[in-house]
Amino acid sequence: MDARTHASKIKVACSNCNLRELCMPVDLSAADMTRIEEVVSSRRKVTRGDSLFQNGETFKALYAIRSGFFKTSFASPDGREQVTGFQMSGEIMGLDGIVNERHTCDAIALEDAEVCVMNFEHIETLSREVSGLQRHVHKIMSREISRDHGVMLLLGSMRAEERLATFLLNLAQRLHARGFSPSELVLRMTREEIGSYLGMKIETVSRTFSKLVEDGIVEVKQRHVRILNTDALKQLVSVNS
Amino acid sequence: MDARTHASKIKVACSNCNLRELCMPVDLSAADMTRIEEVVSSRRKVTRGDSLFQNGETFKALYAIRSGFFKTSFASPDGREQVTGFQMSGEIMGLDGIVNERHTCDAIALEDAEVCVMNFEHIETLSREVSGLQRHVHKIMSREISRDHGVMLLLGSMRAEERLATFLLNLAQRLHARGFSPSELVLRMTREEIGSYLGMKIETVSRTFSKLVEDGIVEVKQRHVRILNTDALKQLVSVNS
DNA sequence: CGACACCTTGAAGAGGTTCAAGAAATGTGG
DNA sequence: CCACATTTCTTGAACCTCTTCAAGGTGTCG
Repeated sequence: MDARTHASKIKVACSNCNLRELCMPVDLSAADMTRIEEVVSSRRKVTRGDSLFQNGETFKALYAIRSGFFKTSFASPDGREQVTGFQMSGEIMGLDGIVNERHTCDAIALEDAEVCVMNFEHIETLSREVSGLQRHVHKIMSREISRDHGVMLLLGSMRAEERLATFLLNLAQRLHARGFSPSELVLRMTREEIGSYLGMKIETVSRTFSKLVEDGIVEVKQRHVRILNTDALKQLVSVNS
Repeated sequence: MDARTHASKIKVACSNCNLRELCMPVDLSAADMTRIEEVVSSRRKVTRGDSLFQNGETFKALYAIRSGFFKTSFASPDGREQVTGFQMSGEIMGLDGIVNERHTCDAIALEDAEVCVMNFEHIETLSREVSGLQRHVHKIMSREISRDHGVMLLLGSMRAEERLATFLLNLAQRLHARGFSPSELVLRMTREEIGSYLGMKIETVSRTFSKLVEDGIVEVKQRHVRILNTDALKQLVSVNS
């Protein structure tokens, strides 16, 4: 069954959404706010394991995550796969599809999720009129570029332990920004997906977790991770080799 | 001496620029074209080794390369450095600076260069009126995101030989698109910069070049590289391990 | 409860790094 | 324009990190 069948026209109210400051411009007049709500044409539920969009599909919309957790992954012609990111509530997906009007990666829900569908033509039309929205779209894209550069740094110059530490700190920080504990996290992805994202094999991911546990830096029970010593994690990253 | 002193107000004519189809939207009316030319407020020359902009500088403009060759590099707080890309004529730099109104990377000229300075406020104003420009800006940013995902794939899952092959094919293809030979290239960057970009040490870069030479795939004389067997290079990339 | 996916750990091996030295090219000052 | 200093590049040898291969453990879901 196509996940699209879950799509539904709804009366949305970004102004009431508690994710507003995460995915919307902040300083808007009430009038502009109302107009921007028009952009969110519908919501769509995606069941765990299903894709929100796939490589090759026609690009029509950006998606803001209301709830749930996604991975985006990018495949080379010869079947290699790279997880390019993990996305959580308030984050925007689909930006890569604009250039060729086709999505170039897959977005898979790692837990049941709901997204706001934002028709891109509509975004463009409206951001010609509401400069706050225009600026916001530019910033979102620019932020994605900066984020990717950070991942390139990680992949290009860090060793396994530093990569995993960076990853955990980043997840914790994002969860914290959403009101969750800054030290207690539940990984939504498998070790293999973490490995793909961090450029290491599943066994290395597992061993590196074990090492962090041995060193008393984190506690790990399956996908439940508790950070015992944030400073030690930070030091792992900053004291390069 | 600050390279900025080289800046000059000029009457530009994108419509006559032979790089037009590389950095400008294609299907514009003559009237719109004229308006877009207003965006290019000045040109700026950058001497080899100098920076066009640096991490931390206030972001004001995007830059289109008219001539010359750049690298962009990104440094972590602890001094690690990652080359995030090499840019040539017709390509746009500075997109990462939009989100925080500060540049987050350094752009260094690897040979004497000249860029068109495009004030970003001006771009935003104009792209609210000329939808072709708006769409173009979106596409440029989206392309950068897609490109970065490709680099992540390279860094995350390829071995040294595959990385170098991918790098050479990509350079050759971009140079070819600019009217140069698809098989003869002059590297503007050092082995170290290539290594930083590809996530490998300078010695590995050198050895990998030597291997490609041994195998009769390329000819290397310092920074002059001739691709003798493009298919073999492509196969190195696609026949993963 | 059994099948399946996911995770961990050990041992051997390979690819890449590090250290070291020298060669080649490039730049600089007299 | 040459001599010298400096940067860049190459190659060898030892080492180390991560991968590969293999096996067994743990958790989950019908």
